[in-house]
Amino acid sequence: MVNSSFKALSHPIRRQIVERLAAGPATVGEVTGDFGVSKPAISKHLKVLEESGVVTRVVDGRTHVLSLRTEALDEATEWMVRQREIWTRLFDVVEDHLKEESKR
Amino acid sequence: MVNSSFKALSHPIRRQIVERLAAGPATVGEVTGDFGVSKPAISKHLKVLEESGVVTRVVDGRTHVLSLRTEALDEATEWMVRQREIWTRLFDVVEDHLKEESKR
DNA sequence: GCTACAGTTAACCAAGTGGTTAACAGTTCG
DNA sequence: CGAACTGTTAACCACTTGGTTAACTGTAGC
Repeated sequence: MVNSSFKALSHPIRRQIVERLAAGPATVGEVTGDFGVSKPAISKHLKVLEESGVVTRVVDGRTHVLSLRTEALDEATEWMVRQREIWTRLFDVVEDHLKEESKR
Repeated sequence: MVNSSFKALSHPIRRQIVERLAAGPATVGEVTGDFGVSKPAISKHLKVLEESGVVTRVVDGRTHVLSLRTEALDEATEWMVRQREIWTRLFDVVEDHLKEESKR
């Protein structure tokens, strides 16, 4: 959903996790990195990312391997691109209108 | 900033306001519409959108005219497109690798 | 079997968010 | 001037968020 993806991406740590995963799948320990934050905190962030569909998880033995689900990012991107298009179209129309106006 | 734009867009009412503004500038009363929410609530949402740079405001007499600042949306869009590109590039590499593997 | 390791769950807390109503500030207009 | 209108600010409240530490679950490996 557009709704939850934006929410998921609204926290800097979660965006950094996404950034890490954009470079390839990683375990929880690997994405934990050095945010200066405890393991349970990361665990919660991952839950948010997973529930919003931005990240998927495959349990492998005692490690969990995380991957990015680009489709979720795509939905959010599409929403923004669409808004931007509507707006710039209008902007062009207004600009044209102003040009016509100044001719007279 | 990427930071605050995502946060600003993380609330459904604020996204609907953006959607309304993508169809052209509007006064506070016009964007208030029928969200089933009070005027002060909208006022707060507008403040968030304005502070994050997504929306600008021009006071005209007793009405305030709101406009979309597409640049803010662009920044956020670019971030997501970038992550998506990194990821799909990796995905292709992995796929190629698997193909090579299966040949043998 | 026992210890170390990877990670989650539970219980708690401070701060932030999103909403309310009531009061206010400035503008328009008869 | 005074009433109506547009919008914000103030004070308050319930709920969520993001963090903590401590305890737990399950896997690996000696």
